[in-house]
Amino acid sequence: MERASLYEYLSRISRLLMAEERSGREALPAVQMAALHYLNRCNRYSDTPASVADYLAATKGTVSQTLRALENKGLIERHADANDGRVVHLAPTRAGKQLLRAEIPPPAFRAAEAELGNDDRDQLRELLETLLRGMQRSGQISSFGVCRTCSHFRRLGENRFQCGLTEERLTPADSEKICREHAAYATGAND
Amino acid sequence: MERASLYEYLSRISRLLMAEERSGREALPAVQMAALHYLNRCNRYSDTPASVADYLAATKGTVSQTLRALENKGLIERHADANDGRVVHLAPTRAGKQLLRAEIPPPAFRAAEAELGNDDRDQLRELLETLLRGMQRSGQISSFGVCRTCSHFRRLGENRFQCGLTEERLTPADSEKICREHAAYATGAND
DNA sequence: GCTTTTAGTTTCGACTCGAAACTACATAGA
DNA sequence: TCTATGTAGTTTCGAGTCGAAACTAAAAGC
Repeated sequence: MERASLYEYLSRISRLLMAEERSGREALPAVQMAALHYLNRCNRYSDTPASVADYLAATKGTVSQTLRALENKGLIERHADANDGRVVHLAPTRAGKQLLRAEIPPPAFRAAEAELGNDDRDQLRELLETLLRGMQRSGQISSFGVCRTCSHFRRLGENRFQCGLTEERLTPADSEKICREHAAYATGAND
Repeated sequence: MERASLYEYLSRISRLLMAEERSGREALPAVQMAALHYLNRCNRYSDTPASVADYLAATKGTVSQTLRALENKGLIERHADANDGRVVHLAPTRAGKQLLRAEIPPPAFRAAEAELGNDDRDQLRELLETLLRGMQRSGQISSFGVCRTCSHFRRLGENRFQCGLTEERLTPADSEKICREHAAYATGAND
């Protein structure tokens, strides 16, 4: 009773997703969308070209070009770092954020997601997270998770958090952002 | 308790998957892999450039170039159609099939899939299929499913099948292939 | 027979991609 | 302090993706 493999479903969904992103009214190549979306979701230690490269699993050279394209379109801004003259911080402009709200996720995906019940949606999300963490572990890739799901995340009290790595205090808003230093909890499988 | 959205997990997994495909020993761009994989899985009515374009959600112009690249690498072959002088049939060469076996799915994905239990894997597959069908319905995209899951598929007896659309007899091997005329069963949602 | 449709290719310009060379700044060591 | 060595980021190159539009050739419709 073999129908199609997990791999086939995922490749197919990802192709349809990419095609839809490109075809939107204010269309952007899928990589540019992904970079913009990341920059809108990451914390202040993870908004650099190097982080974007890591996140997108691309080289820094490739990412440099993608970021140039986004800047030329007025969708992101660059800011020099105060302490380190080499590093650049990136942030979506107002136009960039607006584009994200309008275009992501694309309509057919939104519709298909809505047709799934709440239970199925949650379950699918959980299974995909497991799969993703597995791939990251096997491929030696940084996990890039949301701060509050990190093993360094500490709860000091009501709405008072701290990062066990940098010892820094975190606001509730901080704790919802994506961090490049994110460490997944061990799952018993490997390591 | 918002962690990451379904969309985020899927984009992220698809980026990692594409990156891994490109980085393999006999690496190929992800689109070329997808085209080659499709041509190895489709039936004799679905092995044309037009079908590949439909399947990949790309234009025929784009696909024409991708197919040229695959042919130049000796991974696919072209055959003229006997009845219609316009149509071209495509098939993976021996080298093409061998490359598929070696490179697909990529190692980190294989590992992550293996870590999932059998139950989780089946469930994930089912949820992804539902999501995919939903996207195809909303986006007016052909479903491109495996023959035996088609609403035109008829069982005549033990190992004897027939296509209700072309009236043609089907072997068990035929029934496992991907068909561009595939029609999904209605699911009660839309139409 | 003539028009329209369909299958496929070609060309264009913007973009992706990795590799490698490069600039500029930071840091460690003698 | 001077000199590696390392790190952040950019540039350039060649192969490839991508859609749009122009194009060829064969079929189908009338």
